[in-house]
Amino acid sequence: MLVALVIDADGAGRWQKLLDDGTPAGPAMTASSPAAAVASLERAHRPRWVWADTSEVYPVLLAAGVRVDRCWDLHLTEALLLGAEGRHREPKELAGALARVLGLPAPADAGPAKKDDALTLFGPEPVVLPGDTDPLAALSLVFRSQQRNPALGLLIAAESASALVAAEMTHHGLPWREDVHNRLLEEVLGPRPASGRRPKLLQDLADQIQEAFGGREMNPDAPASIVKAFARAGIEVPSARRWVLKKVDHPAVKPLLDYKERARLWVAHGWSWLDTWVEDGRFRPDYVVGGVVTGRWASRGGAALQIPRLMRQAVIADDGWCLVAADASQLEPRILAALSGDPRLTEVCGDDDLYAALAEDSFKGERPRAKIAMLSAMYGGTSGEAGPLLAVLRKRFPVAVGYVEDAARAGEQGRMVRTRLGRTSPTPSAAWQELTGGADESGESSSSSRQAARNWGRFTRNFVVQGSAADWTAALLGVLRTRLPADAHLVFFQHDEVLVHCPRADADAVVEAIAAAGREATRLLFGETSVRFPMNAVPVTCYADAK
DNA sequence: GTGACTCGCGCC
DNA sequence: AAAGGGCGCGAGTCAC
Repeated sequence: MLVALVIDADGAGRWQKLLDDGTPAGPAMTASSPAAAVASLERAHRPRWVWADTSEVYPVLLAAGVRVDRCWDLHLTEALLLGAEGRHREPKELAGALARVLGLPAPADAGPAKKDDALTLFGPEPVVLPGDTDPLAALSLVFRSQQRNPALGLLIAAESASALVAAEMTHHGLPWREDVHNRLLEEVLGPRPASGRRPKLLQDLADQIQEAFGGREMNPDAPASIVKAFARAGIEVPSARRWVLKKVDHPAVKPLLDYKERARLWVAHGWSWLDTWVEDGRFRPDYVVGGVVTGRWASRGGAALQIPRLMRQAVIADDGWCLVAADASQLEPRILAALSGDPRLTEVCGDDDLYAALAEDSFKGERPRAKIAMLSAMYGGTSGEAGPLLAVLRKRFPVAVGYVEDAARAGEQGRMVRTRLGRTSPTPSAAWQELTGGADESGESSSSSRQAARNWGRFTRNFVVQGSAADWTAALLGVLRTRLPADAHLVFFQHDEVLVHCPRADADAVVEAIAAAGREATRLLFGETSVRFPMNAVPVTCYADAK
């Protein structure tokens, strides 16, 4: 059963049953409390909820204690459909257009509203909605137009489920101990300084650095100032990057590298981060599903997907609870094996440590070289030893390497590529087309043209792997959220790892649910593949104790 | 003062 | 040793 739902500006809800094809199947109903209405329909029918934007609607329901099983997110779906049609649009433009069609408040960054508020629906057969179309009716019309590509059904379901997970994660929040975070900051930086002042330990280092440079004024926070200071000391450095400075022999280097490391924590995850992002023992970032072209999630606020390893010590389960930390080990090469069907790589995937097995197979047991070779194949690395290593890989795994090289060639020629579930790479910009479009009078393409082509090829090469890995994790999340014990909550997700917060007694059940979800994700994407996708899932009290 | 830009580094 | 994919974000810098 399908039910379309809008929550009006005054907080009232309206809903309407739809037939499978999206045609209204009953009268529009009104409810002063949408949450109560949703809860009751959910109990009775477990419908798939059709709504404009999960990130707008679902938090309202969650705040009222209501969870839903399934949804169809029109906004995310439209982006997927348009992409597959080669009609990628600016996401904010899409958000603005849909908001206007569906009567939602326009996002702040949506750009100017069109004077003419009659809107043409997207899709191959344009449907024009007058500006005064009732939003509930618009839901049904947009949903119907979105049945235009059945091949994307699984991707749409996974993306919509991801949106539910994201809202639930923000709702529950990641357990975060302010006292532990404060202790870590004091160890690294000294006591909290007055605002606008450097912490004591940083200031000490800054003084040492300046002294090493002969006492001349310089700012260790400004890369240009660092480069200039070394130049005055007779040392030319191309930049102030850590790996550049590491090679320099000068007394300022050691304190400078120490300064950079500590300052990074202060700036990115210091006291002001704590003040801003942690409340009542929970870190609640906004996750942005579909925020990355490849299908990975992005986040807004709090740099949620870049929590430094050190700070994971502050992520501690509540009393009597635990965190089950799980990650898919070496996900991307396994994805490549399954995508390409390379028999020898599939065999290598039989080992829990894929890189060790790869090293044994092809690199005289040298694991680091095996890893560089595989990463170069997936990322398009060219430098240093990547070339010869890649040649070895190509010889031993021609099917797998051929797969990514085909993707690279497609990109170089400006063609689109797709992930396993059908997410489509964007088409390169008009400027790119222009630049790579043709040869000059002498029949040669310019070096900048060739470079632009190669760059886009690296992007599409990686897109098929990274994006298909995102497909896999989206499927995993969608399955997992329906299989967790009632009190267990997904509280964190980062590309290929999840954290589940649950009562200790549920830990074993959660570990088993994660393993089962991994198997099911693999089956949904690849059917009966023999590629193994091992999940490490371990109950811990503190996130830092995982791995 | 604001906004766009670069740099550098955290995560996968 | 140091270069290949995807991000967010804050400081510094410079133009307006």
